[in-house]
Amino acid sequence: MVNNQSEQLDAVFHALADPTRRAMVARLAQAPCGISELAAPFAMTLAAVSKHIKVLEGAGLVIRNVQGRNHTCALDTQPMLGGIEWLRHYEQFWNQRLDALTAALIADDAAPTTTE
Amino acid sequence: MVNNQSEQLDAVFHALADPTRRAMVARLAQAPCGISELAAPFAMTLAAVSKHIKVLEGAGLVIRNVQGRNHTCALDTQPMLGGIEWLRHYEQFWNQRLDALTAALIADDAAPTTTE
DNA sequence: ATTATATTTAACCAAATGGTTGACAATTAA
DNA sequence: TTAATTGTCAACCATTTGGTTAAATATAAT
Repeated sequence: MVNNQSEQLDAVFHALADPTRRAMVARLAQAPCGISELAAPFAMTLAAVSKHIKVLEGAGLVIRNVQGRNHTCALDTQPMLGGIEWLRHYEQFWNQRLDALTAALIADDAAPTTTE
Repeated sequence: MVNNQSEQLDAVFHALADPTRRAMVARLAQAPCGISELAAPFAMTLAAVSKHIKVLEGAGLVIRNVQGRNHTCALDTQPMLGGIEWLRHYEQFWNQRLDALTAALIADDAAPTTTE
């Protein structure tokens, strides 16, 4: 499991940086389900799926409930809060600072240089 | 550069899954700055910093303006929008579905099993 | 012209990632 | 008990990652 705040962000962002895992999260957002069901849409072995699930679990995004030989996975979105919060901090940014301080830079980059 | 929507998410989430790069983004949110200045806080070589910046650039989060031998980096938060949007989709989730469908599962996991 | 500054590139390295196969473990069904 | 089902684990493999050092590039200063 993850220790501090930063590692939590590392883990969550890393977990979500993979399309397979994002698809799994999307699937689990509809309803909890078993491993095989979760694996079904993907053209990879169960072993590979198993690893993906463990990455999600490691980030705290998936909670597993073992009952007999069936593992049920459920989404826990709480760890995403940190990610949202981090990102949201910059959401206001592009309404303010970017335009003010950076627009010139970006334009500069595209425009022909005057002093060449 | 990144092609489709999914790869864009891959790139942004991956870029932000590293504490050094997040710190760089935070630094650039205050004001654009040069490579050396951006590198200063980190105990790593300029070459390593250069790679980090390229990852950020690849995700579209940093725009570089080369002027002579000085490279100025500026933050572009726009690519984060996709990430925010994706995450936000699940923000409403934990107010609804999680509690309803999953709470039992999670509790189940923590509680002692009755049929053992 | 020479030297100093700013930055990238190439080559390398160890560790992590994302996948495979094959064997194992645990549970359920015949 | 034997066989099928569900899923993990270990070993392996190629690629990527995050770092290094050393060399190269480009510009600016002397």
